[in-house]
Amino acid sequence: MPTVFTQTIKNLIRQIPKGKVATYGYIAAMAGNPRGARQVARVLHSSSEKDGLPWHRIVNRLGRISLKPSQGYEVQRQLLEKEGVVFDRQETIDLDRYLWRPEPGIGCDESPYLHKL
DNA sequence: AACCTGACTTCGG
DNA sequence: TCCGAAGCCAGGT
Repeated sequence: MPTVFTQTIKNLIRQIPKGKVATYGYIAAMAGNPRGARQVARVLHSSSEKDGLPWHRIVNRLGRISLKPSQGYEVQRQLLEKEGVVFDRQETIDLDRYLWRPEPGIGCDESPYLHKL
């Protein structure tokens, strides 16, 4: 049976609204483990299709797609653009603008990592 | 069953 | 500020 951490990751990803994105570390931190970014990636790779997760809304901390061209990069980019997410000429997404924030303003965060963003 | 690997990030020197 | 090393953990070999 998967760990709670893994399940929480799935739940969080499912909550990302259309037109917004989240980073691996951000999801990991909210799931309770700031250094569990890799597990987020693993979850997506293994059960994104199975559980119908919006895998394309996850990018790395720089706001760039981690997939390599011809490895899914194009697909992810197109899915995001279709939702209104804009890439600049460096193939980067402006996180200040598109990063998903569960509770903008109030309550704030549970980890220093989230505070930084 | 042990070992390797990875859609990543953070930490310490 | 820059770079190597560690952390995390499930799935594949």
